[in-house]
Formats: sequence, C-alpha cells, structure tokens
Amino acid sequence: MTAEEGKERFIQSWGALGSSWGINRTMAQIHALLLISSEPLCAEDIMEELMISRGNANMNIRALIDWGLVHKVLKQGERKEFFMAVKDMWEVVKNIIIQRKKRELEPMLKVLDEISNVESTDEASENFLQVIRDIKLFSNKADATLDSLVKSDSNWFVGTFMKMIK
Amino acid sequence: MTAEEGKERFIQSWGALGSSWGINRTMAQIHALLLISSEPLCAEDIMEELMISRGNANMNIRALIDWGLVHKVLKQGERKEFFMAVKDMWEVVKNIIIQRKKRELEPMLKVLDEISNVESTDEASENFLQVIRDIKLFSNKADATLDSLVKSDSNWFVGTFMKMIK
DNA sequence: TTGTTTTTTCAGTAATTGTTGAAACTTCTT
DNA sequence: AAGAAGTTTCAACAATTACTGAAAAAACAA
Repeated sequence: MTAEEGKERFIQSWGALGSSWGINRTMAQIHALLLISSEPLCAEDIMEELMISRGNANMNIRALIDWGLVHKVLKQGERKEFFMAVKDMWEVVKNIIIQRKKRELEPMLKVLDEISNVESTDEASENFLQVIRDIKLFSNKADATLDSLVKSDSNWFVGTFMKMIK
Repeated sequence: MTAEEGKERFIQSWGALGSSWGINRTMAQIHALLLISSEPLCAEDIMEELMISRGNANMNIRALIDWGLVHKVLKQGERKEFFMAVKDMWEVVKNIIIQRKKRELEPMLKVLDEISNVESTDEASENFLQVIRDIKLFSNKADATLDSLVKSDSNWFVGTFMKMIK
C-alpha cells in the first residue's frame, strides 16, 4: 500500500466511523484529512481533495471548529484562512466528550428530572417511576465520571487506568 | 405532569437521544417503551402505542434483541411472542459497549493496522504515519479499557470509580 | 394435511439528512 | 469608494435512511 492509498483508506474509514456515531460523513472526512496533513489546508484544498462544494466545505469546517477539533490558522501574507486539526488524540476525545455531554447527556438529565415529578397513582406508573429513577441515578454517575475524566490528563488514561481496574 | 404525559415525554426523548447516536429513532422508542412497561408487550401493543407498522416493529424488535437490550418472553397459553427490556442500566450500557466495540472500534483497529504498513517516503507521509500510530496507540488503550470496564461489575462503576480518579 | 395465527421479508414509497451553487455579505486593498 | 478576494448563507436538489403494507414463510393446532 502506498502512502497515497493509505491516506485515502483512512479518510474513508474515518468518515464511515463518524457516520455510525451521528456525525456526518463529510465532517468526519474533513477531520481525517486535516489530521493527516502536515500543513494547514485552506478551503480550496479541502474542496479539491474531497471533491465537495464550497458551501459544504465551509459548513463542515465551521462545525469542526465549533467542536474544538480544528483551529483556524492565519498565514502571514495570505488573506485566506487555513485550518489545522488538533492532533493530540486525548484532546480530540476530550473535546468530543465535552460537546456530547453538553448537547445530549445534560438535556436528558433535565428531562429525567422533570419526569420524575409525576405522581405515582397505580402499579404501572410506580414501575415507570422506578425505571426513571434508575436511569437518573446512572446518568448522574456517568455525568460526574465524565467530568472527572475530562479533568484528568492524558497520562492518566494511557498509563494508570488499566492497572487500577484490572 | 401525569404519568401518561411523562411516559410520552420519555419515549420521545429517548428516541431523540438514540438519533444523535446513530441509532434509529423507532428502535430507541421501542426500547424506551419496553423499559418503562411493567409487563412484557407483544408486537401489536408496540405497533399501537407508537403508531408504527408491523414490519417496522418487527425489524426493530429483532435489532434490539440482537443488541442484547430486549428479551423474548413466552407467556404460557399464548401463541404470540412478548418482549421485555433489560432494565438494569449497567447491563444495558455494557451491551451497547460490547456491540459498538465489535462493530466499530475493532474494524477501525484493523484498518489502522493495515495502513500503518505503508512505507514512509517523504516528510508528508512521515507525518501521516505518525498520526496513524498515535491513533492506533490510543485506540488500543481504549479497546483494552472497554474490555476491563465490561468485565467489571456495576458496583464498581457506581461506587468506586469516582473516588479513584478524584 | 389443512386451516389459522404469527412472524418475516422486501419492493416501493416517504421522510430525513446532506450537498450544491450562486447570490449576498464581509474584509481587505488601492 | 470601488474592486478584488474570501466567506457565509440558503433554497433547490440529491442521496440516504427509514417505514409501510402486502405477500411469503413459519409455527402451530385440529
């Protein structure tokens, strides 16, 4: 396999992985492309490499910046913007956790709180409340755990965690 | 909020949550419905409650069984099948981890292995290889960590983990 | 074996989600 | 201020994904 084929393969796989996690294919592919690029790329580079339109490129680049996975880079003497991916994997995963927690886990916790105020009348609604309480308990633990995880450093994950739980 | 409204709310939210994680809305809604039901339900119950077709119900119930999130229950004297969700949240999350690891993480590890065999010719492909190696290292750690997590028990998660990493 | 009930499959269709491309906007330069 | 370079927006369109409903298959009963 040549380097060129390897890159192509990686971009495709990363795109497919994104897809199955609710991240659109193109956004994941742009991320992959920037990850493996040694130089910051501009919108045109990305459009050309992935054969996508300007609008598509722009929207997905903004989304990546929004997720904290890509940074804007200004080259002196150049007017246009260049983009560079955060390459530290721990940083990448941390940012994804932070964003998804905020966008998905926290709203769910809010809903669970609201729901757990229903008055239990019969056996069926008693069961309902019990399930909601369990999920709430579990979600709160997960929330707290993710907070700690995000605060801890890469070394901790790569080095210590496995010994602790083995 | 009445119990009925609460249930409705929960089913909708769980469906939306599923959506943003690459799980189809209906599958997540069926899961929600079974979670909060005190009795096992049959296909017709589910079709009626969620206003979906028989085909849709059937396919998504099978998928839930496939993921280990729902079990088939046979009531004596009844010919048709009934379904019951696994209600222990730890068990639910564990099964989801097992499945997604198998379906997504492991194939990605395979791809990374293949890719990391490209010969490095120039500076650009050297950078490429370095990124791939980093991702591989990180993914292997994640893989091992998830294995341990799945082997550990609920109590560990709910009780001990947070103290350890604080 | 034949009829009845239940489950499964899948081609066609519907709904959702993602993409394009051109116009509007912004920023910079002279 | 006018033009050039670059960025953003979004209505129309395309691609993908999900759902339906009816027919086939399977499971069971008499």
